[in-house]
Amino acid sequence: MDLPSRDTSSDSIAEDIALAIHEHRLPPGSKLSEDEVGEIFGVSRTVVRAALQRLAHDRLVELRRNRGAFVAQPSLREAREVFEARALLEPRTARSAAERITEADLALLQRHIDAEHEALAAGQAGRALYLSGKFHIEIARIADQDTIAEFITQLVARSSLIIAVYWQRRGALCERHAHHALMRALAAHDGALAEELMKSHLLDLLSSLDLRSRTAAPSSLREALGG
Amino acid sequence: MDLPSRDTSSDSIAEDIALAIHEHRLPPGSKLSEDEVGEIFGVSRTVVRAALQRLAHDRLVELRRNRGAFVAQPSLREAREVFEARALLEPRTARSAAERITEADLALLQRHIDAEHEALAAGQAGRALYLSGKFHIEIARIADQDTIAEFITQLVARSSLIIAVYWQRRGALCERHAHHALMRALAAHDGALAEELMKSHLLDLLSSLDLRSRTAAPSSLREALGG
DNA sequence: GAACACAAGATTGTATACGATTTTGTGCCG
DNA sequence: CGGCACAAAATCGTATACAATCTTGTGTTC
Repeated sequence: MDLPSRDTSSDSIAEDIALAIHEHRLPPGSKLSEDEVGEIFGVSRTVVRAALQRLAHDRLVELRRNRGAFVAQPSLREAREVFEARALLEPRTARSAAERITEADLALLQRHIDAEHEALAAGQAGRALYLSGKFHIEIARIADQDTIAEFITQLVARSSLIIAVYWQRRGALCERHAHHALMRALAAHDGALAEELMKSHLLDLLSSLDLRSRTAAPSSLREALGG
Repeated sequence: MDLPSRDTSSDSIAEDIALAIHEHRLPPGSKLSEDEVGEIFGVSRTVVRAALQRLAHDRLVELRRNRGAFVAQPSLREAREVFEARALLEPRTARSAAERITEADLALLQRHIDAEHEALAAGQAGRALYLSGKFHIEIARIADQDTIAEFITQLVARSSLIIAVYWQRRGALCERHAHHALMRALAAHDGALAEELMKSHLLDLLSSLDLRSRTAAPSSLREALGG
């Protein structure tokens, strides 16, 4: 049933939780009780704690001493900073990717985009968002930069949380064209264009968020009273 | 004996070990037995494991299943990638810092440089290296970019490991002039110059490493047989 | 009726115990 | 004498138990 040589169970659980957060099945602020999580996955609190600590290190969950673990609620400042970090890392990485990309890579990227469209068509917005993030990570992998890819992985996951908190419903699928145009630039080995497209794509993403006001960190209390 | 309201003990232990690695008191490849570390710090393996997992996440130690924790030995590839990541993050961050820096920040940076020189004069090369890294992190803090500062913190720590493995003894203190020149650019609020200086400083650092040959990852075996 | 004090409940922090896996030492066999 | 097999030791992986801390409910007092 399991894959042949799986990582430690805590890694597996951390990934499961991270995926749920990424796909917005676990909204920001959700409590992750150690007992509860342990019961769900059939393991003891020891391994759950390891998983939660890893997620806390990635800033996906917040650990409050003697209070428990909660899905993180990125602050306005953090939201800005995450996209500023991405703006430093991703455009130049896209340029490198364009210079190194192979036919196999292009095919893989195309499958990614197709899967994203399918998920969107099936109404699985969360999954589409997850795949959209994977697209960015894949570019870093194509650029053959594991270290940067890891940072981007982390930033993409945090971006997903930021979107969960600050997304202002409006034109939703500017994504489609952006990713498609980016892929064409990559296919043409046009590094300069790829860099420029990635840069503006990230700016578009940022500007589609509602980063005004909301003075304090949106506590779950605020969410509850908002309705 | 303890500080008033310390973090969890595992955080404190992780920092202690990270500092030891940073200052080259713990060479790459060192084994970090859970029992041994626990005895040294007077805690159980539970908290030691948490500390080691955090360090593993930062890539300072490598966790091998059923084998134990070892101080990481960065590969050639990782060495290159770390400095490429720094090259993407730090120059632009230095520019931002130059635009925002205050008198208080400048005084703090000056104290950093002074402490670095003192350590060097006192023959504490490891401590000087640590302070030199702090200088880079401080610049990110001045740029008011916590998220990027965190990444740089991680990259600086890994750089310290890389230096431990790949440093070729030669002119050692190009650092002094580089950091001083950088500080002058910051003081003059000359963002473009600061960016350029940081860029070439990182290139200098990289070129002072011996990244040739050593085909495989340098196992501790090789070290042992080298003498 | 409101505010405070205290106690019961729940949840996390840490230690210890046991099982699984790897390493290493020893002895037999070719 | 070299190589393999097996057993003992060491070390990590996980579960469980207890202590510390926080939350929350209740009763008393003003």
